[in-house]
Amino acid sequence: MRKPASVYLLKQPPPRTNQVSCANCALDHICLPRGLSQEEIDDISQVVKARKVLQRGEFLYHEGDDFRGILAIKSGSAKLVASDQHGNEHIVNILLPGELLGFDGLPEEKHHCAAIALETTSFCLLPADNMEELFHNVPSLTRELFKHTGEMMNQDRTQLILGKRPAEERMAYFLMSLSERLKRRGFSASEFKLSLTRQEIGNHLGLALETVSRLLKKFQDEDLIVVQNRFITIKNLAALKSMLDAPE
Amino acid sequence: MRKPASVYLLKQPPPRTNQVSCANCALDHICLPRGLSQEEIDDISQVVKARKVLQRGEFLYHEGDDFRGILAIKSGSAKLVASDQHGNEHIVNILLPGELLGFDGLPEEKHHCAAIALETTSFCLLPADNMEELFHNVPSLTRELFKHTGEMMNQDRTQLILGKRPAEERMAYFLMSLSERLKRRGFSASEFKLSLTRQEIGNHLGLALETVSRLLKKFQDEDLIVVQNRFITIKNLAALKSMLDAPE
DNA sequence: CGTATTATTGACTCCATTCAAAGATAGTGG
DNA sequence: CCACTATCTTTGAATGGAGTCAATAATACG
Repeated sequence: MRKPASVYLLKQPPPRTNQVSCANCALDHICLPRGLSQEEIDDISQVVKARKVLQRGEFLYHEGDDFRGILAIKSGSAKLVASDQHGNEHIVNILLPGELLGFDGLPEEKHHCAAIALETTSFCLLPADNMEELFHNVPSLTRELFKHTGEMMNQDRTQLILGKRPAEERMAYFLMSLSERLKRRGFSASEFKLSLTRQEIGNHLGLALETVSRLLKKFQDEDLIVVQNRFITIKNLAALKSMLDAPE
Repeated sequence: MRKPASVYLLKQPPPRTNQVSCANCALDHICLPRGLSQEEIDDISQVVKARKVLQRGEFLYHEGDDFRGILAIKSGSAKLVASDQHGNEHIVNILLPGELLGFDGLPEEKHHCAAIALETTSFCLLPADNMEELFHNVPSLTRELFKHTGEMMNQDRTQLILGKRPAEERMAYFLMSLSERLKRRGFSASEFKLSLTRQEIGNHLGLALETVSRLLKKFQDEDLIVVQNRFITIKNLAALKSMLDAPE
């Protein structure tokens, strides 16, 4: 019979500094603990560390940094930025509370992207030096980690497909998907502040910043949203959604 | 001390039908066995099954199929096809020998994409019902699987970034990357047959098939390649590469 | 050999970009 | 608190890259 994982994990008393408990975290249905038993959550809580709070523009990690583990956004938000051979930067993903990041560091033990806070943001760390032990001792965590990576791959592919669609559709998808993701995390689905500039939204969607501005105006004129600088109010989510599955 | 993994894995004598040996496979430096010890390779060989050979157009799996494990291309090639809400299909990836696929089925236990043979193709299967045991018994396989998924995510992101670049650059990248991937697998880097139609290349790169045709012509006129229907000869790989990091 | 599929090539069109200039917002220090 | 500055946003006009439409040519296949 398997002993409690904590017996394997804890060769010494757990450090109390930076300690967080996944068990008490409000994001337990989204983040790492998702799908784990109470006992397993207690096990991973022993190794998960909380890190200090960052301000907008500060890095969670830089491109080229040594991979130190999987991170989870605790509050705030971050952008994942990859740079190409031309020296341009591309926002490949936006991370919200409860979402995991850092997988880009797995293949080469060095991070392939940079992760940058979009606002005041805190995050947790599942350290890489404990991960092989965790694979062995908490196989259900391994399964969940694979599920998370599978989800992110599917997200990236949605983004890839979206890139072939017209500008209006990309914008509609961006607003709709942000609304739904925020809702899932207990925020308002209909009113939120964009933590991105027009420039950043454009970068993420592959559009010029002027196009972003024009489309937001257009959606407002069509009574789908209200735009007040970076504050968005969704007035007609159904109409936004219907843009995405219109029959060509 | 850990017992040999085979003791855990084999509750009954290994079935001899469909048996393959990863140890003797020429793709061991690319595929699942990559980074594993001889003993570990023997362990996974016990559970990996070979499947029957498929002809062009046949499915490795359909969208919506139950997830049954991670597949590996043994010979030939395949396309990964996702369909959007408009009913259009998108070729999100091309798989060459030694490459793993099926991760799109992890999050929901159902496949999110379809995988279709592009030519006569054979593949192996690491069955999902053995995977949790493998996580526990062969943690290094788990580590390697995560590395593979990380690689695929980074590939998808390269594709995502490429989608914002002009048509010429996408085409150059496609040819260059295909050449390098084939070389790594022991095929000629300078002469190969595209197993995709112009339509399919266009779909994959987000271009009209006419644009693909025009660009291949253009590259030929510039003495970078020779095109004979689906046979490509690369004459100037360096020039193709230089398109990708030109200073805007 | 004949038919279906795939590929080439040209002309025209349009969506989104680029360029340009003015306007709004937020943050800073006097 | 207000002025000042840097950054961000809006809006207009012109341009261009790639798509669409259309017709012909080549290739593969039964």
